[in-house]
Amino acid sequence: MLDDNHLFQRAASSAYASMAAFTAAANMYNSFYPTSTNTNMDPVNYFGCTDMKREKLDPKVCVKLEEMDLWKRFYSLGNEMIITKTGRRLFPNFRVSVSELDPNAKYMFLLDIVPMDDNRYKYHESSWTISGKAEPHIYGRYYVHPDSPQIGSQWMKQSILFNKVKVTNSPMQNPNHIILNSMHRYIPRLHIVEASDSYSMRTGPLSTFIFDETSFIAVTAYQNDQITKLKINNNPFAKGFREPTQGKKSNSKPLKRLQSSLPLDKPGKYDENLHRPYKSDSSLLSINSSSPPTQSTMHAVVADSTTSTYLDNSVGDHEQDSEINPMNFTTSYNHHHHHHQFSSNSFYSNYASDPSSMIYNPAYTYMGTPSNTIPSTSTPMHFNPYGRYPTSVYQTNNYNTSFL
DNA sequence: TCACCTTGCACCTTTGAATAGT
DNA sequence: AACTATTCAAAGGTGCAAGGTG
Repeated sequence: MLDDNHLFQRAASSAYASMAAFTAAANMYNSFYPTSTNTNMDPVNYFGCTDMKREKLDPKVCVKLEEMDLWKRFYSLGNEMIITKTGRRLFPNFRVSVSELDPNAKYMFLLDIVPMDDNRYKYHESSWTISGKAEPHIYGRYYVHPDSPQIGSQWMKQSILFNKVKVTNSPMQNPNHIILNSMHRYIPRLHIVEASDSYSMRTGPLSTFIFDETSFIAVTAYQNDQITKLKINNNPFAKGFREPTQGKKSNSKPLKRLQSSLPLDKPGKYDENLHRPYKSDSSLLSINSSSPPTQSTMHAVVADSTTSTYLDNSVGDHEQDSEINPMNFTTSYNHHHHHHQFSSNSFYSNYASDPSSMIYNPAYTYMGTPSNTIPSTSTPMHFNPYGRYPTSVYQTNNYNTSFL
C-alpha cells in the first residue's frame, strides 16, 4: 500500500503542471482502491480519500461567482454550451473570487462538471423537454487550475479564472477535456482543497461550491436562438457575427454570416436590475407560452430569479405569478420564504449561520445535520453520490458540503 | 425523414516573440 | 544592460452552413 501511495503521489505531483497526468494518477489510485462497486460513482473523493471522514474548509470561506449578471441572463433563457470533438470553452467564463482562506495554507482549485439529473433532453417547439433516460456520465475528468497549489493569500489576491476548461463529446481526444453528453443537463462544481502536497490533497479539507446560475445543457449546435444571440453579443471571439453598429462606417462587405433572419438582441430586452427578461418581451415569453408547465417541460417560474429556488413539482397553484425560466423544471414560490442573505449580492458563503437560511442551504437540506457532521449514507437526504441533483430536492444557489 | 453531429470556413481575439524606444 | 512599449504574425476561439450519419 505504501508503494502504491508513493506511486500515486509521484504521479499526482506532476499534475501540478499537467492535469492529464494528475487525472491519470487519481484514476490509477482509484483503480487500486476502488471506492465503490458502482463504477459510475462520482469521484468527488478524487484523491483516494474513501474510508475516512473528510473535513471541510473553514466555514467562513466565501466564494463569489464573477459576472453573475451575465450568467443570470443565460440562465434565464436556459443556457447551452457547445461541445465539440476538439473541445470547446465555456461561456460565460467561470470566474470566482474567494475570501477567508487561511493566507498561509496551500490550496488547490479544481473544476468539474456533473449531470444535474438522469434525463436526456430535446429542444422541441422552443422548449426543452425530457426525451429519455440519460447516457451514463464519465466521471474522473476535472480541471485543475494551473496556479494550484498556491497559498491562500495568493488565491485571494485576484479573481480566479477557469477559462481554459474545455468540454468535449469525444472521450478519445484530449484527456484534459471534460466529457459531456449532448442534450444532457449539467452544472459545474468548484472544489477547493487545502493541500500542501499531493498526499494531503487526498486527505485535506475539501469544500465544494455550486452556483445554479451556471447550469446548462450541452449541445453540438445551439438550439435556442436567444442563446446564440446572447453568446454572439457577449463573447469577444464571436464579434464577427455581430451586427455592424449603426452610424459606424464599415469598410467591409456585408457578412454572409450576418444575413441571418434572427432578430437582433436589442438593448432593453433585459432588465439589468432584475436580471431577467422583461415580461413584455413576447419573444422571450413565447418560449413556453403555448404550453402549461408540466413535469417533463423545462420551464418554470421564478418569482425572483435572483433567488432561484427549486422545490417540488407543485406547479399549478403558483403559476399565475410566475415567470418563464426554461432552466427550471418546477414552480418556485420562494417569495413564501425568507430570501437568504447570499442571493442579493451574489456573494456566496459555504456556511449558513442564520437558521432561517437552512432551508436554502443543502448542507443542511441534504444532510439534515450541521455541516461538519457525517451524514449517514443511508439517509435519502445524503448528498447524491452520483453528483446528480434531483429536481425534487435541488434547491440551492450554492452550497458547500463535505464528502466521505 | 428526422434529429443530431462533423467539418471547413470567415472573422475575430489572444498570445508571445521580435523589435524599437527609453 | 535592463526595462518597457509597440508591432505583427501565428495560434486559436467563435458561430454558420452544408453535408454526413444512423
